[in-house]
Amino acid sequence: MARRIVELLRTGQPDESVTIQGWVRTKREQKGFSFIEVNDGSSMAGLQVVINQDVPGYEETIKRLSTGASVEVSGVLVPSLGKGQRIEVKADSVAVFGEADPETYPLQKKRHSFEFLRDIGHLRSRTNTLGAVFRVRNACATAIHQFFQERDFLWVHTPILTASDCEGAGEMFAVTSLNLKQVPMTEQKGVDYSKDFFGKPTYLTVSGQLEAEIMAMAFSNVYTFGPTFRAENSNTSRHLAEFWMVEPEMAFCDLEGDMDLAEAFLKHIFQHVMDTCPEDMEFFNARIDDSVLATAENIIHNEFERLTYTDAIALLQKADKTFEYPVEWGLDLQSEHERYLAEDLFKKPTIVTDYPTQIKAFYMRLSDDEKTVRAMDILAPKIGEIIGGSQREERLDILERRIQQQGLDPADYWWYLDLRRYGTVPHAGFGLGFERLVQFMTGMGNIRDVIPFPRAPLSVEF
RNA sequence: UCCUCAGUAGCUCAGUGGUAGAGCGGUCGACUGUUAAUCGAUUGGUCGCAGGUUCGAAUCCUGCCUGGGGAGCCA
Repeated sequence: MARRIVELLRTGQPDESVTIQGWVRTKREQKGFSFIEVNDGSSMAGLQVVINQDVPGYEETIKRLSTGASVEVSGVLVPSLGKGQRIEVKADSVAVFGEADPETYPLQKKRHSFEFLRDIGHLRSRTNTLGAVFRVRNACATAIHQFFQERDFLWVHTPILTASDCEGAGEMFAVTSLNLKQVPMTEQKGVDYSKDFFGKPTYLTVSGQLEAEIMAMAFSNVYTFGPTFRAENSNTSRHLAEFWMVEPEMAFCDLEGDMDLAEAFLKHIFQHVMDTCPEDMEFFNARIDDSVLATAENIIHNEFERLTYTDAIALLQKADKTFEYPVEWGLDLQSEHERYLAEDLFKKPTIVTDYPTQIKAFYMRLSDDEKTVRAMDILAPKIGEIIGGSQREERLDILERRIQQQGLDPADYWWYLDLRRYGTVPHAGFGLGFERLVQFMTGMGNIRDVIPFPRAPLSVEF
C-alpha cells in the first residue's frame, strides 16, 4: 500500500520499506544516480528519492522522469546525507505511470505569475502556492463544520434553484429549460414562463438566508454552507460569480449574540488552520504576505473592535485623511472608508453596527427610533466586508410595512411572513463569504486564486 | 459597467520610426550528495487581432479582444 508523503515526512523512520505515489516536481541528474522530488499533494514539502544506477531500467526510467511525470516509487527510508531533509527514499524500483513532455508541459521549475496559472487551471493545483491554498481552504471548511457541530447547530441544505427574484442581494442568473431559439411568448409579448420547467421565472440563489430562517424556526440553530451565485458584471479581485457562503441563523438570538458568535467563529477557524496547516501558513507568510501569521495571532488573541455606524461616521469625519467619497450620516460606507477603519485606525477586524434604515435590507430589525436597523458588518483589513449580518425583524406588522416601503409586494413573501405569524421569535444570523475568508487567511491578493475553478465574467473554462 | 495600465520566444520581461533581444525553461554536453544545483553550447517569434499613417511600424493613430490594478456593486 502506498503511503502519504505528509505522514512519512512527519513520522517515517529509517529502514522502513515504503511505497509512494505522486508527481515529480524536480529531477537532478548526477553521475551514476539521480534525485527526484515527489509530491502527492498531502503537504507542501515533497519527499526526495535517490535513484542509483543499479535500479532496474535506470537509463530508460530517468529519461522519462521530468517535472510533472507521475510515478510510483518503492524503496527504503534512509537518513538523508544532504541538507534540507531529515529522511529520503532510496529507491528499489521506480515505475512511471505517465510522462510529462518537458517541451510542452507548462509548469517549470520556477515561479509563475498567478495570471499565467489561471490560464492553466487544470494544472495549477500542482504548484506550491495553489496546493497550500487548497489545503488551507479544506481546513477552513472542516473548521466551519466543527465549530457549528460542536455547538449543536444543524447543517441545513437550502436550495440552489429559487423563484425568489427579490432578495435584494444582487443580480441573478436566470435558469430555464426553455429552448432559447424558440422562446414561447405571451400575448403581451413577454416570455411565457408558464411553459417553463417550474411555471414561473427561476434563478440561481443569491442567498439561503430566507430558507435558513425557516429551518431556524424549527431547529433553533442552523447553518448553511453551499454555493451562491451573483450575476453582476463585477471585475475585482474580491468578486466571483459563483462562491461559497456560510450562513448561520439562530432563533432566540439578538445582534449581540450574533456578533459574539461571528467573532468566536472566526477565531476558531484561524486557530484550526494554524494547528493543522502550519507549514502552509508559514509559506504564505514567507512568500505571499508577511503579515499573515501576525494577522492570525491578532485574530485569535484580540477582541474585535465594535462600534456603531454613527460612531464610525464621526471617526471618519475626524480622520486626518481626505476621502474621495463624502462621509455623511445616511450614506453607505465606501471601500476607502472601510479600509481606513479596519486597516489604518484599528488594524484588526472591525464590527460596525446599527446602520441607517434606508441603506439596509427590509428584513433587518428596526430600532426603536426607526432611524437605524440592527445590522452588523465585519470589516477585515485588505479584504473589506467579510461578514454581513443582522438581527431579523420578527414583528409581523413592522416587517409588512418595511416590505411595502421598499416597493415590494408582501404577497411574494407569504411564507416568510407566516414565520412571524406563527410562533415568531427574535432571531439573528450572518453570511460569510467563504473565499474572502480564505483570502484573508492566506494573504492571496486575488479571490480567483483561492477557489479551484473560479467563475467570473468571461471566465468559465475549467 | 467605469477609470487606469498592459499584451513581444514555453515563462518573466527589455526594446518608443530603420537587421527582433536578455534571463529563465527546453535540448545536447561537462561536472558535482543534489535540492530554484552549477558551467559551456544550442534551440526558440504571424511583436494580441483588424484597419490606418509612413519609403519603412513591435514602436505612431483608430477600433476591437484579452488580462492586471482600482472603483461601483457586493460576500
